[in-house]
Amino acid sequence: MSNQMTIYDISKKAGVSIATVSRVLNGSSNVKPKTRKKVMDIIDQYGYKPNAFARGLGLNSMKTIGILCADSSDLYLAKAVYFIERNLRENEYNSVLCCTGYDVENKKESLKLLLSQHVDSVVMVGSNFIINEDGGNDYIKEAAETIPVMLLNADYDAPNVYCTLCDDFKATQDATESLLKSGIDDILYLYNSKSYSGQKKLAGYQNAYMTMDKEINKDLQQCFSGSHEDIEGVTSFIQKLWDDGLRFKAIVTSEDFLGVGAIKFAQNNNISVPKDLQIVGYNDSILTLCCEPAMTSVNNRLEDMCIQLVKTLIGTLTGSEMPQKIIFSGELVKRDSTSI
Amino acid sequence: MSNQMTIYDISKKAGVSIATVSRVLNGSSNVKPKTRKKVMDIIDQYGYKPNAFARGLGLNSMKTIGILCADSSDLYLAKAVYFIERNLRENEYNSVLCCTGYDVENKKESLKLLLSQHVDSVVMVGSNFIINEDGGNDYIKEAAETIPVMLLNADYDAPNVYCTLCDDFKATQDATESLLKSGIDDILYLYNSKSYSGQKKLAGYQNAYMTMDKEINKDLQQCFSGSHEDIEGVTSFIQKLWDDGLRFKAIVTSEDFLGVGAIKFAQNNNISVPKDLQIVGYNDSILTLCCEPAMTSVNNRLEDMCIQLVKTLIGTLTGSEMPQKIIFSGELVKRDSTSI
DNA sequence: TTGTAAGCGTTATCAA
DNA sequence: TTGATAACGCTTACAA
Repeated sequence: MSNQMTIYDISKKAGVSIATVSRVLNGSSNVKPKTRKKVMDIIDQYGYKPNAFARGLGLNSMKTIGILCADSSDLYLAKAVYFIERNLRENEYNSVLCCTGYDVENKKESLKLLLSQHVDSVVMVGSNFIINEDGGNDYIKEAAETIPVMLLNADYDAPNVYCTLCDDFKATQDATESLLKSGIDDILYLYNSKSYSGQKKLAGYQNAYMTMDKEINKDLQQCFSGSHEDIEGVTSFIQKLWDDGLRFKAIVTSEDFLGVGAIKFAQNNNISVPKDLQIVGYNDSILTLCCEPAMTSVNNRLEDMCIQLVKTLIGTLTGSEMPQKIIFSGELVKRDSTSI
Repeated sequence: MSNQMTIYDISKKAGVSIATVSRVLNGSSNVKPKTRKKVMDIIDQYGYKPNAFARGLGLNSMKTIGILCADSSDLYLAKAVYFIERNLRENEYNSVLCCTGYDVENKKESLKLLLSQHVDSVVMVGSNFIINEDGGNDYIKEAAETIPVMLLNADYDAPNVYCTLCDDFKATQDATESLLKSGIDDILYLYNSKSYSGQKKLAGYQNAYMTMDKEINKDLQQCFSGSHEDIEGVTSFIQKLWDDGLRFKAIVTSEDFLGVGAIKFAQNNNISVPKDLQIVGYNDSILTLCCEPAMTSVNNRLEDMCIQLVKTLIGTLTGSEMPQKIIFSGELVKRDSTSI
């Protein structure tokens, strides 16, 4: 029966008005302790829960956050969604998940959908929500006129938009530089995304060469455009480069699965890792532990980022002034695929 | 401005009553085409969207499904959540994600929470929501008195509870039997969960021995209780068994990460896979492609299950009579960690 | 400190 | 085919 109870029923049983019940429910201070107890007792006794829709209508909020994510089956994005949901839940917010795929129109459509649901905020997981076109990100700016927009791993400067990210530029630069310093000049950079974060990583790779004053070979920057599950595709992609005569002593990648593909390539060609080929992944996912040898990878502090993102979000929602951009540093986790 | 528009505004501009606008909005047939057009034009012109909360209050539904999942950062569960969300979205349902962790009380609490939000249905992802105790599943039965409850990969018989699952028993039995038939008698069975599906797999392993009329060695059934990310833990777990004198010619596992740990174990001990040790994983995840050699694994048709689950759910919600249990068959995907 | 009553923006039931 | 109007169950001025 508890489900069907309304605030009227409770008020009647407690012998008070619905306003008083509402005050008790919302922790208003203007209630006599005695009255509060009386009402609470009835509420507990009947297990009464206020109707969420009615409350939503009154408050214009159901304490719900929209989580936009291109593909939550992706190892990395799935973890992000998980951490964000957990932290939101701890703060008594619900999460509406919305997987958009990588199509731009779909992303915009999905954001609109969430807005029409009156979510309290939207968090966009992954830098692929940033569009590299003139006005391409207006859809974000517009959304931010209504509710705070949180970006994970993306950088976009607009009012009411908050960014939490990892310094992918520096992390990639550092990894590349370490290799260069160890005397390896021909490093293949393998990436699969031209998103904001993807560009930063690439720039980090390039900048390492600049900093070390070494010449860069454009052919050593290669983009794999297959799926994030297609490790075999990665392997044959590299094989093709190799067969075409491209040579390299190390491979730095933008994602772990690319690194795994690289390791497989080495095995197929009896190239010894790390002796003759060093390989660096990115994300420090479980994949680094599956391959042989275990793979060096960049930990970009996903959990820390997610915790911080939710902190910032809750702060914003409760009216505190929050920093618009928070940047974490990545960390190279050294395993057996490198000797740096 | 479109956000602030109400049905009253539209009705005024269109020169009709709100009832008519509502009818147009809900596709009622009793509207003169001319009137409908007039109203639609205004709606389009102002980009009016009815307020979701008010609608929820009126209809007692916001077209939202609760997705319960112990840990959506788990490779397998993440995929399930992804597929389910996509299919629900295609049917114009929203998904509220709720990661409960593995604590039973928490699960019950989370379910209650979703019920109090008046979700239209709840889908429980993974068989760990089934409690092996007397009355342990009453919380599910109770929920099902209010809304349909969908179970993925679990079997529980109660009114308004719908199960979609894979025949894990048979899949494990088949894999084990293949090995037995090839002349291997000592097969280590490595598992990490005593959930419903976990038990089925174990029973399948045992049944293979029965069927083949071979004696079973209890020591060859081992439960690893670490995290699903702790591949190194798995490796040392097996190492310990080995050091204690346990011997086996094959390892059948209940999850891919266990299989990967097994492969690592073999490498560490210079045991040749599959020649001297055959290894079978479960779930056919990306992990099977990361290890060396690539791992044979059971594909339990997760995507098909999810598609079917949502179909059943939508059917139920629209008043069709739906089957309470749908069972898919797993399929052994042979790779290089076995020679069967 | 408490109660009355007016919203909130829909849907749905009646009449007309 | 339409229009009034009463729910829906809450929050929140405003009064008392």
